[in-house]
Amino acid sequence: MPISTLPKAYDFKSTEKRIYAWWEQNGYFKPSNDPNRPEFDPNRKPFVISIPPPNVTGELHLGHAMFVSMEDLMIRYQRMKGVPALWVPGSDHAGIATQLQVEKSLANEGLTREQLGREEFLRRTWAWKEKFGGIITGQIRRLGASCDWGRERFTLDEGLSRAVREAFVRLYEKGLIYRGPRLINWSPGLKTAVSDLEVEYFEEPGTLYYFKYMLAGSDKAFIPVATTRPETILGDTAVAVHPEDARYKEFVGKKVIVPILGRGIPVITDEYVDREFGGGALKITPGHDPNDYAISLRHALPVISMLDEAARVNANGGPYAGQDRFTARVNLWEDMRTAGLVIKEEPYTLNIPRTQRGGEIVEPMISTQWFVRIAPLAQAALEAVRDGRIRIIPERFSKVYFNWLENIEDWCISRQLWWGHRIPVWYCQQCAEMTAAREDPISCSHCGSADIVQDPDVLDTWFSAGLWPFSTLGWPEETPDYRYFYPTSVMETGYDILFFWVARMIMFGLEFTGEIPFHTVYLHGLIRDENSRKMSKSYGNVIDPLLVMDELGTDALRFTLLVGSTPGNDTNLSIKKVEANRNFANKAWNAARFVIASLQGIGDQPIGDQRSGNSGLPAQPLTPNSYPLNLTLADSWIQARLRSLVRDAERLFQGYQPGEAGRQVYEFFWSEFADWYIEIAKLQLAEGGQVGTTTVHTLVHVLDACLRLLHPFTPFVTEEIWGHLKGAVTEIAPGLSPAGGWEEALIVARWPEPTPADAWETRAVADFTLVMDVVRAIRNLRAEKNVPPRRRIPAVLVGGERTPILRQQGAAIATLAKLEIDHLAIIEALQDKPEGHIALVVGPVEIYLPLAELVDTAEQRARLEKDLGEAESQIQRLEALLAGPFAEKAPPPLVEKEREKLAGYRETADKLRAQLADKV
RNA sequence: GGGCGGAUAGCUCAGUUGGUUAGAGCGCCUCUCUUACACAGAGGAGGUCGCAGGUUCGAGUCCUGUUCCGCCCACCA
Repeated sequence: MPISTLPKAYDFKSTEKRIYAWWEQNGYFKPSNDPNRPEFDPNRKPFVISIPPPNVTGELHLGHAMFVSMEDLMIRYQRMKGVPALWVPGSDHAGIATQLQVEKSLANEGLTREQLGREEFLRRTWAWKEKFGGIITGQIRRLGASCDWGRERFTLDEGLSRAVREAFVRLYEKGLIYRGPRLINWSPGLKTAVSDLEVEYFEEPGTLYYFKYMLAGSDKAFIPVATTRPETILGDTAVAVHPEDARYKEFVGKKVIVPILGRGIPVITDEYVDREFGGGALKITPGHDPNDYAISLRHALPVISMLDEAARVNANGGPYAGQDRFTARVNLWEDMRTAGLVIKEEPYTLNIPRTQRGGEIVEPMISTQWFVRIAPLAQAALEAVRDGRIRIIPERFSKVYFNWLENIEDWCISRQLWWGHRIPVWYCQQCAEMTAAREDPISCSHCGSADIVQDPDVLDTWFSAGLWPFSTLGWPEETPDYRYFYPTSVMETGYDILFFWVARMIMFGLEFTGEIPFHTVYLHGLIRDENSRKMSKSYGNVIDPLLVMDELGTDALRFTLLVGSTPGNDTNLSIKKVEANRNFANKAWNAARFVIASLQGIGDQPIGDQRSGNSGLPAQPLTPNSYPLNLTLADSWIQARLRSLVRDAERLFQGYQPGEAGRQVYEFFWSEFADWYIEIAKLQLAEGGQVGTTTVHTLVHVLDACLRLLHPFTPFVTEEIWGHLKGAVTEIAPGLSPAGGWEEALIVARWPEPTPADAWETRAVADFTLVMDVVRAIRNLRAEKNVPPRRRIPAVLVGGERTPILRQQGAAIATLAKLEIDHLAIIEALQDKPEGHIALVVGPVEIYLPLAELVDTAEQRARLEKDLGEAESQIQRLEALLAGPFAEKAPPPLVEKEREKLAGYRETADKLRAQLADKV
């Protein structure tokens, strides 16, 4: 047999690069990759995914690898089904993250953004984006992402910026955007407001400080108050006690004195106060605490801001003005101690709010910001999921989604940054009115004055991200893309940005386009290390997907991420798993080498009728229905298993369980096709003739189908193998081509069509399972008896009714079980039990192995008795089962199945008993 | 405080209309360099599916309670 055209080893590195470039060049990533179809075919419903845009200056991590793999899988599956599949790529300007990076690089030059000025800073940031913006998309390509790069977008590009303005102005005009002073989360390091979502809480050790709020005009009477942040005393405007707290009844309505500052503030009552906590009295700092702010509104208390934008004490802090908030805390407390106002300090665990980006402690502050009045939008978004127009997978996240939207607060959208979409509002210096405009105005829309200035702030990055599914398709223009591809189909992303992004896209989609932006939300889990710890640089447990791809191949990484992870559940990634999947790619490669080599073997040897110029193989592919006429049992079996696999895969893909589908294909390919079928195929090929011919056909057919099924998981190795297979078949045996011919490339090849189950499938599987069981039993015994692997042994198989099947597969059994083919007797019945044989019973089949020297009567007997015991206990179990209510209540086919099992066990038990009787 | 997830073989995890002998990979033990593949092949050990109840002819799978681990939301100073 000539050597395969495939190189002995699969070189994934060069292959991946070459194949990706080839796909892209040929336009396969475009939704209209079929030249016979119009670009916007109204008769076909497209499948569309908008990529979760990575940060433009980001670098690939496993989170990216996860979503790219999953989305690419979905897109490839749909594409192979003949659906116009569009995956829109792009990146996000990521306001804070990018600005921080640029500022960091400026700091290395000893510069600040203030020194540069806004214009120059933005110029530099764009330059930075040009320089590093391509890195992430290059890395996404390496993962095999079949995005339509011709439609790539960036949140700050012209079209998307127009969309942002349109959205802002529409909301403004509808009264859904307002500006005003509110208590917001302030990041003193970044010097910007951040939204509630951008604050994370950490439990940290701290101190609870107890002190005296002295009653005005008294040097004895005081209310004991506890606080974790003494510096905020400087901003207190009241002390609150519970209305029913007898201890402080007489203080209510009177004034107490703010320590050091000497201001008098009222003692009020509020249900909010917990009598059990601290001294049962609460100091009220409306300017720097959300709860206190709420109380101040109820009681019309004044609000004092006592910190500046860098969180230093301002003029309201008297002697502490200019001090950092933590310095002031220490100093004030010491001064209070000196003044005799300190009661005690005790250790206390604090819940510290920190900014997601900078990590410094967030300061609640009163600040004038822009907000989206979110309730009406949230209502619509809630309904879309409630009434099923949008389905969230896994479903349990619907509850999380509902809970968040039902309790949502107005969204603070302004950021005191420079990198982002500038708020399209101008303030008139003359009449003090403001104008929100789609186009930059040159004069005030109210008084006509040209003396107008634009709001200096930019919008939250998530504002533009919320428009992503439609802004990337051209909205607000009614472009052909927008008309044809919107609404999109699936939003696939991590559950960690359900609120940040998914909910906002739904709200904005419904508000601006009047439609749901996608019908399905598929949430994947987070990738953790093998000990289920979060991957982080400080732990040093970060796995770099690029290194993994270098080492083990992209396909291996993709397969690992896609298979064995469940939607919504975190996945622990271990390199061991990736290695195992690298081995799988290798397995596929080698199996393909065998198939192609066998094809060449056929080409060399005159098999059958050569007159048509090819190898005389049937012009039409054999249908599996021809079993058992044209196909051997092994052929029929593998075809039956394949058909069943295709059905399962289809069901699983449709049910958004592609991981399980991948696992099943893996199992089938390795442990059925490679381990059993290929081994038998070797024999059948040697036999030649019609059997050889159908064997090659089966090999080609099954391999081809597996490559198609695997392609969405492992696109590179399958495309490469498939190309070789196609080439070899076309050249050597064109008659073996799939019905309908070979497509141009696997990426655009047809997905295997599921077919209804036929009766012959069950029969083939049952029959071949018997063969496998016989082989296994003999192998097992050989191993147990330490029969040298090379040693072929004679055997007698007594098959009863199954004799024809065993005879047909005699050669296979002989080879796989290492039997002496010339001394393999397959007979229907045996007159006399042979002496000096080891006997085995496999269901209806008796096996005698004349290993006289290894026969140990006692051991033999023990084994037979053990087997009999097992069979009998099964018989007992099944008899009880079938005698009970099961027989009437369970579905008849199931009952029948159990009856058959029982019959099988009875047969086995009979044989075993006969064996035992004879052996005595 | 509210909600959610996990608990299945030594390890990491699959197991979705409940179907009766629970799977994989890795690791472990025994053998084999047999011309597709040692990134392999053959055989093997290993699990009363966290615990306690319940529903059902039948429960890893559904319900209730409970323990431990993790996450999300809320933020009692």
